[in-house]
Amino acid sequence: MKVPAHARAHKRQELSVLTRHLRGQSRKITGPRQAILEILRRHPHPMTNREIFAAMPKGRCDLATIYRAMHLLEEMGMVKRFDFGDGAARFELVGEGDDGHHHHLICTRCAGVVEIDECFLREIESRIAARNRFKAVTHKLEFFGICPACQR
Amino acid sequence: MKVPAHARAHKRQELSVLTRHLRGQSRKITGPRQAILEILRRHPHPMTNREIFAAMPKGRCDLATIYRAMHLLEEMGMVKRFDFGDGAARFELVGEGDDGHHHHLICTRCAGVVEIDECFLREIESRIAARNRFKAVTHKLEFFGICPACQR
DNA sequence: AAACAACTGCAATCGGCTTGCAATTGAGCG
DNA sequence: CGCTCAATTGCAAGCCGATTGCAGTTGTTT
Repeated sequence: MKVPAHARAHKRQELSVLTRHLRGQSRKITGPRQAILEILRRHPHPMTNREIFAAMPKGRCDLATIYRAMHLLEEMGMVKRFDFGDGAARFELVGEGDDGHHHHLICTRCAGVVEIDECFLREIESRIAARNRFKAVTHKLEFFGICPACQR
Repeated sequence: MKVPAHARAHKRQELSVLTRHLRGQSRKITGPRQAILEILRRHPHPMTNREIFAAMPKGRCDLATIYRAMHLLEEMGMVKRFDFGDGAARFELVGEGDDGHHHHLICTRCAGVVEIDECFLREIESRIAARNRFKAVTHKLEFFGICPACQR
């Protein structure tokens, strides 16, 4: 499964970005937070907190710390939360200037993930907003299917 | 928030449908199952198991029974599962001949639900399937926003 | 009416996630 | 550089949706 464009493009200076953003809010640049970003940077697809925890050099930090860090990073817009419907949140690094909005195609057999870079719903979104007089309409969309390997 | 077309159209003879379907699999037509369908029929929007439980005449059955029943009804295609991203599954009755596929517009303030009858993604779905050589591609899509009432 | 599989209630349990609290640590400052 | 204090962390307890093992109950079939 290929690495998507947005992964290639943006994932360089998370640390400096982190530093800048955190400093601006009098928050601290800590080991766990750096480690999490480092792990996410190396990983092409959304990860659960548990996966991040497992990827961390031998219990370098507590699982609760990861949960807390992900909330923080999400608030700061450095990370995007995805929901694959299996009850565990997944997170992906967001490149600078990118809003991180995209979708996934998930194999229901092996749980492999393909990123779908385009989003086709922007226009439909505003149509729906107008028609129902809603404001600030967003959407969550994921595709599911059976990947080539699992078809055999 | 209006009652959507598919709700008006199909929710009549669930009991006979239930009977037929269950008989075909040597399963039983029990009080709890009838009660659940009755409740879903009266309710225009997807319900959580807890809500179904609460709507049931004074602890008429156990919560675990509802969880089990919903799995069964889902397998039988009589009920459709939705995920609004708040960690609780929701279920909606599926009309006969209908596959129950549609989407929702959910208010992030008051949790009100509007059904979106159309689905715009069938074509995109097959494009994505072809492009990635996936089979049996489906999708989950929900819209979120702020409803008229909550905007004031 | 009997017989048996399906079903239910109950209680224990699981997994994701959150939280209170005491101990630790990073950042600004003298 | 070392001090100070708020931010952060680890730990353990706990919450909530959901699942499960088991013993007792019930629907269906004959």
